[in-house]
Amino acid sequence: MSTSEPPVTSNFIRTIITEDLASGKRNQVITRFPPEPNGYLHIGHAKSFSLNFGLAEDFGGRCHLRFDDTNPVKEEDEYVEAIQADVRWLGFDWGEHLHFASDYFDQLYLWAVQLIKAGKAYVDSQTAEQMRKNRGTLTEVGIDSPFRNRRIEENLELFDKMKKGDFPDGTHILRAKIDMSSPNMNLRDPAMYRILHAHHHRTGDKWCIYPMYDFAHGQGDSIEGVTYSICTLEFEDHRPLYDWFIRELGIFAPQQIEFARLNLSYTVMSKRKLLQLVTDNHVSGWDDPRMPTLVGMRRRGYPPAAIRSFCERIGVGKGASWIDLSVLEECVREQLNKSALRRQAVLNPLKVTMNNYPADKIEELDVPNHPQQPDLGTRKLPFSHELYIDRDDFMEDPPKKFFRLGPDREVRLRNAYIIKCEEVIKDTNGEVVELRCSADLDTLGKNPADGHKVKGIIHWVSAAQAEKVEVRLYDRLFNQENPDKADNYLDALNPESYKVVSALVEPGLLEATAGETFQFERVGYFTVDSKESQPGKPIFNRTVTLRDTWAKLK
RNA sequence: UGGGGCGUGGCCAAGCGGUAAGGCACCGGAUUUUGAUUCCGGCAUUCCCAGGUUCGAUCCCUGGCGCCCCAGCCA
Repeated sequence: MSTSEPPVTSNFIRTIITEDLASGKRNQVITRFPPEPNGYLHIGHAKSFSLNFGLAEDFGGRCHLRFDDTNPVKEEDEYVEAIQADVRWLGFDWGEHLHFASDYFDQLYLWAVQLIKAGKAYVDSQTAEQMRKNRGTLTEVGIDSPFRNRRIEENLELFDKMKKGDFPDGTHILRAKIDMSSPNMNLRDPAMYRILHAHHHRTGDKWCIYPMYDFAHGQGDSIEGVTYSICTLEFEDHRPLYDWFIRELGIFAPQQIEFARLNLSYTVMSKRKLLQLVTDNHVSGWDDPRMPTLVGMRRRGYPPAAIRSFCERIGVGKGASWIDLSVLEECVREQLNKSALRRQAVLNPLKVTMNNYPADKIEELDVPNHPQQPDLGTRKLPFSHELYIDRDDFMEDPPKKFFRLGPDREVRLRNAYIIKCEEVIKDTNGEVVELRCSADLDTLGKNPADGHKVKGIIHWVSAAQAEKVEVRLYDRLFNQENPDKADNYLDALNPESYKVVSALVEPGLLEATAGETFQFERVGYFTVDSKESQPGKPIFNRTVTLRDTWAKLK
């Protein structure tokens, strides 16, 4: 153990695996990530597949990527491509093990027939409505279907006709014969196959009956030799059923283990809601930088390492937990701080004129790309008598703790001189439109000769050389910690989650290319939008702000 | 009120009978031409509550209380 990697904190799944390996119950670790291709992956999925791939990696096993495509009416190819790209983006590799539940449709059909022959499954011809009624409630047992005791031959014949397409959707269904009085609703003769005359993205029109999740998932795991089938808590009640099918079929038995799904404050995670945000145009698409989707985060500028680190940090448990968004943001800053080149950009410009600096002089200052990493080199930054600073860095009547610019106050221009504000120019409305300052020309790269301290440092840009670019300021999509707490989660939408400003940036930034991330000093991290930027005309997305203790003081 | 789970500091989370890891947040202080970063230091006599077993319990037992999930021909 000579690596500098932080120690991985253990979790209950790791403990189970370690024990199984030690006792000989298992001799290898095979996991799988089983997304349904009916939407884009979000940060919650990242927690799941980081866990699955991470476990496989740590125990020298492997992790499969298997699409759970048993419901043709909701699934599309567009999503299977995107999902693979997302998983790869995070750096995981399933090798040869790309699978689809639909790869097993033939086998599943045979197994269904096997169960019918064993008297463990039957064709029910009740309507969905009748089935629902007869299922009982949480406190009342269910009632056997009048079709429950059909002869095996009849079941076989009916199921065959279902397969052939002789019946319309919804007229018959294959159910497992278990126990209508079970306190576990999942065991009250669960559906195995339904009739769906729908085109499947992979099997086309070959089938008009499709297996239910419960009759496909465990078997897929079994076929692939998955040893640990890790899923979320809501499937805990399905485990007895998962085990029942495996046992009745007499096939290899994987172990299902459930963990708590991720809840992130100020965001929603349900696919239904994310889809609605997209279709109702509350966001610009699945890859809107405000979306908790992986494509959204990528476009926002979140490095994959930040997401992995986040998944590592939050741990794995069985209690419903809420992680604060700030934890994710902190992971993003942690990564970006190390590598992002520093630049100067003014988002809300206020003109500053230097009284004592020659109007025709332009200095090319050498400034570091990263103060802590000299290896990252330096760049030239033009300085002249006319600059722009951020309006937030000037106050006409500053409070005691404000150590930026104000009338008669001194401040250091980042990477340049110390200046003093000598005159405040206002327009007819009384708004400050310009500051006249004097520069101490003997303070470039050094402190004032008389030794007095200047605490404030502000960023700036030289007026003549500055370039105007579009900057998109993104903030949390929702105002409330838990948007679901609102009557309608859409009411919790943050109207200020997206603002566009025209910023003035140092000239070199025009050459920035899609996906590049910079730190605009004292402001935040910004990434060149990969979708709408043009060559020589970058659009910057605010990835995350810098921590701002002054903002907290205010 | 049937069944399945969960309850460790503000938020996560280790611990699995031997006297409360770690991260984030927070509070101090140092360094700093980013009020950033970095660096030091602080931060649960206590593990939902009440009993019990034990020399000793967050860990075992009993009883409460609280929270989450389940009645799709979705996954």
